[in-house]
Amino acid sequence: MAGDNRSLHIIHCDLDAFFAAVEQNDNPELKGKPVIVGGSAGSRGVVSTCSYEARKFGVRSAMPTARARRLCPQGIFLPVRMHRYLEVSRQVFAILSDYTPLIEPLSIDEAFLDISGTQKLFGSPEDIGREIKQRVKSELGLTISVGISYNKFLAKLASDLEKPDGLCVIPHEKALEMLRPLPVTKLWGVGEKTRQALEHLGLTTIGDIQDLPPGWLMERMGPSGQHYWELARGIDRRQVITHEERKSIGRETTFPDDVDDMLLLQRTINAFAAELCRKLRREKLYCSTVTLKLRYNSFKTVSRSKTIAPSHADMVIDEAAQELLRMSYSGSPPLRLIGLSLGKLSAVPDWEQGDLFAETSKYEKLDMLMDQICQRFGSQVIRRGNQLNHRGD
DNA sequence: TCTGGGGTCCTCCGCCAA
DNA sequence: TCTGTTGGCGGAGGACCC
Repeated sequence: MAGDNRSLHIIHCDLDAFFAAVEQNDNPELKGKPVIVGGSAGSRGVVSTCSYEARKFGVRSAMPTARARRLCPQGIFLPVRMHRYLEVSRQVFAILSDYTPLIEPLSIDEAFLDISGTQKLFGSPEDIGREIKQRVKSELGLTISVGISYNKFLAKLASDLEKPDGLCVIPHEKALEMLRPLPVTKLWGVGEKTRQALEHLGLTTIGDIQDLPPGWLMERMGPSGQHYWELARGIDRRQVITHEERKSIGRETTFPDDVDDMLLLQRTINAFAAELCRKLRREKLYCSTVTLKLRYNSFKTVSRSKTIAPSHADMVIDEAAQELLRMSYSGSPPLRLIGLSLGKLSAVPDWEQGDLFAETSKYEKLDMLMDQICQRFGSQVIRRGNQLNHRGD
């Protein structure tokens, strides 16, 4: 059984402080300095990534930018340049793909590799790890941490243990011993809430969980308890999955100042619907659920969703979203965030179901024509009438 | 301290039909 | 016809990840 394969065949690669490292590469004057990439200081953003120099001041990912600025006033705050990071990410993945076709991207800056059967070509797992690190450094000027083990959880844990620029191996015979002293938050899926729940049961380290009899944690926490117990004992049966279907797409924004202007909210939703539908059409996908997300100035967040006949037509999605907005928000209290997401994606619409698809096809030609114009001349040259503002632009 | 954006997955609840 | 059970589904919310 593949899940019982105890050979070191999984590599986890994780680029160190990726966004900040790209900025330092593109502008060598930033090297050795505290670079903080994220929402601009003073606004409501948070830190996306920061260089190791900034981490010395206590700056961390997901920290509000305003706090980062207080901790590190000399920090160099830069906006996120996602298109550039994507470009570099593609180059890194091109290097990884030289060693195995079995690559599972986890995010823009990390991936799992299954190197089963490639070792005759490239040497031991450590040889492969070292070569990847050396090539990423020499060809792209970036450091990457590599973890090697016999399953995904342990390979990911290994890459984290010796960051930055690490190369760490967790063999089967050492796994339990290496896991034992670590805090429970090192288990995949254990965040702050679960940590508290585990602490309530007297469990603070992975070793505490290892010592429990099988079934004890499941009785108290359900199936996820069993999952944590297995991870604590180094058991993870998940395979490296090279391609996963997208399940939803979404777009959301936090306003610089809280908003209660219905017209502005309607326009924002309308623009999101157009943008998301363009993506769906580009990927030849249809959606069946439309979800509106509202976050009030108190930070309380609500979502309202609606099932529709499969569609990727601007008019259909916008209409559903506007209806959700009308039903769930009357203008107070003010909103700090609004978002729209489209779920239950399918490649082929169910032609037999519902009359609404007739509506979709009616609008489809117009949408596709607009897509072509946008692609050729830019997204600003053509808009629907309901996307125009009062000033008539 | 004052909390982004883009996702996935899970749980719970109510409704409905068999 | 009424009642109870069960399972599927939609909707909402929350935890978690990078």
